[in-house]
Amino acid sequence: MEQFSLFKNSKEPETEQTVSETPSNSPIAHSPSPVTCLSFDIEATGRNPISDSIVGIALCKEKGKAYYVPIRHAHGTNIPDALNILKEVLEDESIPKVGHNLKYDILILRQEGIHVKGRLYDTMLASYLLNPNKPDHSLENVCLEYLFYKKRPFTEVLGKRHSFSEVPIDDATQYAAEDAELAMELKDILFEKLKKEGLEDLYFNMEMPLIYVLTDMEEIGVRINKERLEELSKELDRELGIIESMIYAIAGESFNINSPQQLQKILFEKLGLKPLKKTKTGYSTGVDVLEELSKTHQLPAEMLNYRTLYKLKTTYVDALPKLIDKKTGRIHSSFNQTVTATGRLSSSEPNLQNIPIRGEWGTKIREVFIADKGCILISADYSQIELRILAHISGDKGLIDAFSKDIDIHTRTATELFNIPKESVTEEMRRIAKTVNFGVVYGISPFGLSEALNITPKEAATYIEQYFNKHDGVKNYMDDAVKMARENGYVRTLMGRKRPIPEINSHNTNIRQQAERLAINTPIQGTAADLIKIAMINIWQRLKEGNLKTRMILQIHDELLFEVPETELEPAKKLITHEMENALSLSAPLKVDIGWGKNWAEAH
DNA sequence: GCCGTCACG
DNA sequence: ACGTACGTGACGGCA
Repeated sequence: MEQFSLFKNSKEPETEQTVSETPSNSPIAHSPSPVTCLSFDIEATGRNPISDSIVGIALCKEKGKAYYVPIRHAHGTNIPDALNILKEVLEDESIPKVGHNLKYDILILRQEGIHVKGRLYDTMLASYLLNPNKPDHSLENVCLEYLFYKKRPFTEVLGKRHSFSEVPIDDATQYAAEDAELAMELKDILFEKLKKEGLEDLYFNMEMPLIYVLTDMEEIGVRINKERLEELSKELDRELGIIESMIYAIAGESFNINSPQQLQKILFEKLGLKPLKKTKTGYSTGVDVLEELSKTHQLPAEMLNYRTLYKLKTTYVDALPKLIDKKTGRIHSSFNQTVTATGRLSSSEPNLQNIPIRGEWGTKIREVFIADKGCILISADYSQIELRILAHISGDKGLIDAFSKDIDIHTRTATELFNIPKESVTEEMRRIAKTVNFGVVYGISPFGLSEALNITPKEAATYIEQYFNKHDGVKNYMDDAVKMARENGYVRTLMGRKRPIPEINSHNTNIRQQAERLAINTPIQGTAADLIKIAMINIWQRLKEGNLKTRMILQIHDELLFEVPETELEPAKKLITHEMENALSLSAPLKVDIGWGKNWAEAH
């Protein structure tokens, strides 16, 4: 799979270029050889690929001919040796595999000891690359859009039955075989469109290989200290009980603390506190408001405390143990590849990309994520990845200079904003500069910055003006990104990933300005997403080639977490750092911070 | 099923 | 006059 190296050092960075018009900075290696493809679709008992078992497999080699192979139907003829026969075909590296959401099928097959190999054509991922704004890339929807065909929905075939295995064999065959055939039909149509849009490089060399990386991550999962979570739950119970009675005492009555509606009545009617912000449905009781009100009253202060602990208890401490898989004893999150508009992954059931990190409870919860016996966790995260990417795509001299010298970027920005030497930068100034740097990446506006810093929009505008004075490259990038979006109706990342921005010419100022911020932010956030995907594929490949036992287990946007045998610690650290820092060659160097320990808190 | 809220990058 | 920072997922309340 040498094509992955194409992403590496493929071309000298073009500092003049702002938003890449041409889709990619790497040449197309070769179109895949049109060997006979096999389209397949797995029918299984449920929705959880790690534990569910297979019911049947649909196969299609050419349009008009599709088959259904019943494996474990409740009634009728099953074909006992089918899996063994199919294993050979599915594991044949020379036969490309076509399917819709292949990660799911591959995971189910792993349960049966079948390790799918070979080139992949996933029609769901094709649909995603063609338009990542779409909320639904189900086979139903993709068929509707590209084949103008309304598929019979799965729920209708299932009826009131509990499992696909109970569906009468004729119905099951009809349904399953059609799925396999539709994927085969979609493959050619979508591939042509990908080519036309300049997306086939991303498709074949990034999203398809990533499927194998993500299936491994999902299959391996992460180990959790269940007993410790149960202790933490009791501890939180006690604390919450105390705070709860305190809140009732201060309020002078008991009410449902978790109801924002009831809290509003207490705060703004009974206690007569000033409502500071509105929501669609009433007065806001969010963090910003409660923090402000805390200055004058004890109730909002206690509410903040309560909300923090309640959130941690319900969303993490109590939820995680329920998701430990009975077979593996570990937690197997889903890494979703077709959700975000920017190209990032998302994680669900559970979301392991938003595990708490801040505060004492953040540490306590991260300590629960532990390495297996004889193993260590390695955490490797990109330092300032988005600002480094901004430096590259904008070609801003000041930013590139700062990163080339590995200068603390927020302190550097503070010296520029306040016109002072770095020795004079205070904590407060650095905090402001940090917020400005974040704002720049988001498509800064005086109002947004003023909200974030709790200052007036006028003061915020002064900071922004001062920032652009020192960074005209960044200013030019922003103007170009918006211009590009207006002319084309979309923006692209450095690797050519597309995101349509249909609202860019809206007559509604708010909508249009929001679209402009997307045009600015998406190439940055999206390029960071592309970059870490390249690193993941290369690391996965090298671990495999080197027969290492080190396993990638989580991706958190700019961080990768690995479970590493103690004996592999040194080589793994070296390999990971090298592949992450050299995933792409940018005009601002990439920097990776690496840490390790027995649990995630220690590793970070 | 939507809303507000809040955990993360 | 309005109302905005970018990207997610999960929880409880409420209609």
